[in-house]
Amino acid sequence: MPELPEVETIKKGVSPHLIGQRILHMVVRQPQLRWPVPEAVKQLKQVKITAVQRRAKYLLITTQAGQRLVNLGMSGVLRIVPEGTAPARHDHVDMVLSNGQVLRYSDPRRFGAWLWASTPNEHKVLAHLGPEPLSEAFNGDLLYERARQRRQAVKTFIMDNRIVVGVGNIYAQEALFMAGIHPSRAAGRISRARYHKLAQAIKQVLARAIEAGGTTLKDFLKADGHPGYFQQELLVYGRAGEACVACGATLLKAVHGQRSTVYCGACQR
DNA sequence: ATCGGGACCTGCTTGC
DNA sequence: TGCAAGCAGGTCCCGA
Repeated sequence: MPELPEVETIKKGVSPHLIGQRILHMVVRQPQLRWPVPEAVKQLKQVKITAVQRRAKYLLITTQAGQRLVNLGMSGVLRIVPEGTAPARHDHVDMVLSNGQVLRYSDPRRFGAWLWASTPNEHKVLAHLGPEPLSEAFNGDLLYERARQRRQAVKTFIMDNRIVVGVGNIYAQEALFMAGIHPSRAAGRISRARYHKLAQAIKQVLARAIEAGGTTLKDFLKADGHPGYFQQELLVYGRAGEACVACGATLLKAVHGQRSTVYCGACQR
């Protein structure tokens, strides 16, 4: 998916078009997403949008009648288009707004989801999430404490939403490289000092990517249709076989939790 | 409790 | 040129 910086960029892009508007009605062309689109999402109409927020990689659209949760999965995109714009093949959901615009959801792989919480912020998928990576609640001490006795690879550890949210496959690789930590190292065998470095790297790479408007990957575009510019700053992601920017060694490839990982065998221990 | 793996789905790239 | 295999940003759920 869009990772956290992309979702944050999308939130910033779409929220000015949504807040204060009424939802006239919904158009659901393809209800079979990751889960079937709930009836409450399909049928709600004539309600005012009061807030647009992000929690982890969920976009939360709150109305007087309840809250929609949108997750973009691997290939989901949200755009603002004028009402009447012809839908393309994978344009599955439209939220038609009172200002003549449409929030349009497109998702070729359909790994994303539209969910419904009658009480805002109380959906099951939000219940067990760890802290936001850019908040003060997330730091090296938290990583160190939560890693005690754990033998899983540190890469899958930091990608676990119960530990910290919003660290996806791209930025996990980038942060581990920046911190000089080998992605396969057991989470429980990393010092507190190194976890401080890792937490700082996670914050730094995510903050920088948000500033740049996200990473442009294939079909990712911001809500206004313009690409993000972080891709040109990626140090290891997608660069297996190329030279390490720090030491010149050939970057290696591995697999963790069925996701590919690129790292430097010399810089990362 | 922790973990690794399977599942969901389409489209693009790679290699024979 | 054609076709099959491999790979892609996520994350819930299951069994060991």
